[in-house]
Amino acid sequence: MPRRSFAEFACSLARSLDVIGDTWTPLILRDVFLGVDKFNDIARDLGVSRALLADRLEHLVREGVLGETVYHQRPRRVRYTLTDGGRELVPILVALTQWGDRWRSGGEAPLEFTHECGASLDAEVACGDCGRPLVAESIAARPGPGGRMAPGTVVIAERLTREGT
Amino acid sequence: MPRRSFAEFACSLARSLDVIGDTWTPLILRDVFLGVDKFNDIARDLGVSRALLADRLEHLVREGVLGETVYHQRPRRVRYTLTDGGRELVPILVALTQWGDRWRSGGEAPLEFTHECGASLDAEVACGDCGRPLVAESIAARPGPGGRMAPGTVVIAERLTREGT
DNA sequence: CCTAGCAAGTTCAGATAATGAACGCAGCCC
DNA sequence: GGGCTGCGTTCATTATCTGAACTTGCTAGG
Repeated sequence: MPRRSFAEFACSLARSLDVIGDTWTPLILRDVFLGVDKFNDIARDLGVSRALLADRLEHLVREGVLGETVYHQRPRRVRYTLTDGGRELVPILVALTQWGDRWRSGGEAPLEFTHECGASLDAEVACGDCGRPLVAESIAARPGPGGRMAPGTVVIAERLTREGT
Repeated sequence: MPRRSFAEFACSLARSLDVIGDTWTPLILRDVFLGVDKFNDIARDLGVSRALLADRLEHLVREGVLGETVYHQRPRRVRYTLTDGGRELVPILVALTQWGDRWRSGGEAPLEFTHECGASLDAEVACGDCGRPLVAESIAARPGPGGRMAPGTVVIAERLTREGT
């Protein structure tokens, strides 16, 4: 649970960060994706405090990123699963992992991924339209339909609006 | 600064999160990318506490994600810029923003991006080899050259090794 | 029946980090 | 000189994280 809610921010990045914007949450999601989906297993895998894990799992379920599969009633025992929304986060987490491979692990990947096409996976963010890999220089921003002046984008909104006129 | 350093984790995701794994850092990087690159501007834009911002900026510079361009000596005044490593994070942040557009903002993007190809940008994570968009189901994991048994991947390492044999 | 063990939390005291407001400080503008 | 700008720093308060122990409901073994 982030220290502050970004719900009122007119910014989808902030809203995403409300869900996965902390140190442990992405690791929890990765674990669930890799099949480490039970409370004790995740706690042991990550070495995270149980209180925090319980808190985060509840948050992720409430936010619709994780779902629960009951495998034992009374006492209720649950496997955590990725929802559709959660599954859409996986490629982003893989891309972030590979950024870490390149810039933090000296190119030596602790974990390698393979794609169903058979290749050792190199995840890249591409333009859905022209298909070319995205680089920062090729991207521009402008206010969208959901945009408005609100905390989190005060200065940005000013500038983009000014530039647009 | 996360509550705990993940440096000893044999996991590039954890190492990435050591750099950008908190609530404010990705927003700071987005601001710098969008040209909001001075201390006061970022502080005002995000409404973040100045102590935290100073801390994070220093951290990001130390980690090589941001650089400084001195625009005034004595007193030293600086614009923050993205390094090569930092620029490679931008597409990932855009992808995360658009995940938020889809799942948190009801499809109404507060901020829209355009690609140099002319299209309204739809950032997707694709396989660098076959070019198809990545979905969670098409990805498998196996231990890589940098892998070892260490905190953060205890259970995962066990399982992947067992499966591999 | 008794004891041990397991899985998934919960509780709690102490440590750490975040917040918001005020302060410092160097130079610039008039 | 006096006020302003820009970038921090300091500080008290509040919120969050940690690690260890505890709880609860059930199952397995003897």
